[in-house]
Amino acid sequence: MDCSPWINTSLDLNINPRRVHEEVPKYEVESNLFSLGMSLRKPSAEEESSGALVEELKRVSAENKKLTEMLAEMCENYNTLRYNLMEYMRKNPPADNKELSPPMKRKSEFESSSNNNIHCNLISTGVNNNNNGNSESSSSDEESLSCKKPPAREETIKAKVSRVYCRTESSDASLIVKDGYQWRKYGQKVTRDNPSPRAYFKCSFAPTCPVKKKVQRSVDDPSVVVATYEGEHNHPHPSQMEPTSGSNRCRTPISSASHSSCAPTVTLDWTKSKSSSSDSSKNVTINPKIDTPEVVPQILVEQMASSLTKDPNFRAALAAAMSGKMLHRN
DNA sequence: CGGATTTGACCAGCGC
DNA sequence: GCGCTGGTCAAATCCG
Repeated sequence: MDCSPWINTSLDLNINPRRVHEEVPKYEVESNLFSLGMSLRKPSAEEESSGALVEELKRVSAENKKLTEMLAEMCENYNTLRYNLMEYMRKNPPADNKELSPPMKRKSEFESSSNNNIHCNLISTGVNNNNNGNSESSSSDEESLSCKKPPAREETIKAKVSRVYCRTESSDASLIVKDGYQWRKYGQKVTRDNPSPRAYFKCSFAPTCPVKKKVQRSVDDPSVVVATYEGEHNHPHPSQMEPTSGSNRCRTPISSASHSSCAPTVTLDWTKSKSSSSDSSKNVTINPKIDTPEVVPQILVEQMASSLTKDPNFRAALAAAMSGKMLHRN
C-alpha cells in the first residue's frame, strides 16, 4: 500500500500543522480513489450504485478529514510531550550517566576538602541544579560517590563535585574544556574502563584554590568530553577580574560568571556545531551555537528527536501506527 | 629563561 | 598480605 504522500504530509504537520488541514484532504481523496479503484473501474454497470459510491466516497473523505484532524492533534500532543521530556531530561539527567562516571570512588578523592556535605551538581543548562542533593536526579551521582562509604565516612566528605559534558571534535585529543578558569595539568592516566586517557588539572588562577578537574572522553561517544570538577573556587571568576584578557576567558559569558557563586561555572566550547534540526530546535530554548553549557542528556534528546524526525522509516512507522490505531478505534 | 606540559614512579584505598 | 587501580608527585621536556 503506497501511503507515502499521506505519511509525508502528516509528518510535515509537525513543522507546520496548518498545512495538514490544507493539503491532506487532497491526498486522501486520491488515496481513497485508489482504494476504491475496484468499484470505480465499473461505473457503468449500475448507475444507482454510483450514487452509493459517491456517498461512500464522501463518507470516507469526511472520515479521513476527521482522522487528519486527530492526527494533527496527536502531533501537537507529541510535540508538547517531547518538549516536556526535554525539560525533564534537562533537569533530571538519566541514570545512565553512571556509565560516564567511574565505577568506584575512593575516599581520598574527598578527604582533602573541607565541607560537611556531598554536593553533587549536574550542570545541565547553564544553571546549576543546586538542589543540595535533594532531588532524585542527583541520586545517580550521589550513588556513584557515596554508595560504598559508610554514613560516618560521608560526614567527612566535603568536596563539591560537578560533572560537565562537552562536545568537541573527535580528532581533538587535547582534552581541554574551556571554562574560563586557568588550569595546570599535573597528571594523566589511562583508566581501566576507558581507553582514552584521563587528564588531571588544578586551578592555577589562585595559588590557594583547591579546585581540581578531571577531563576524560566519554567511552560511549568520543566526541563528548566529561569534565569532573571537585571543590569550590575561592576566588572570583577570571572573567570578572580580567574581562578583556585571555582567549579562554573571552568565551565566558558574563551572565554565567556573575551567577551566584560557589558552584563551578562552566562555559563549554562547542567546536562542533550540531545539525540544525528545524523542528526540534523550535522546542528547545538553548541554541547550540552560543556558548551555553549543556549536558549529554539534552544532547542525546536533541539528537534523538532530530534523527527520529528526519528518519523516513520512523516517520512511516509512526504514521502507520497512528493511523492504524485511529482506524482501529473507528 | 620561566611557565606549562609530559610521563614514569610512587602512594593509598579497596577487594580478594 | 597482595595485586589492582586511581590519584598525585616531580623530574624531564617542551614552548613561547
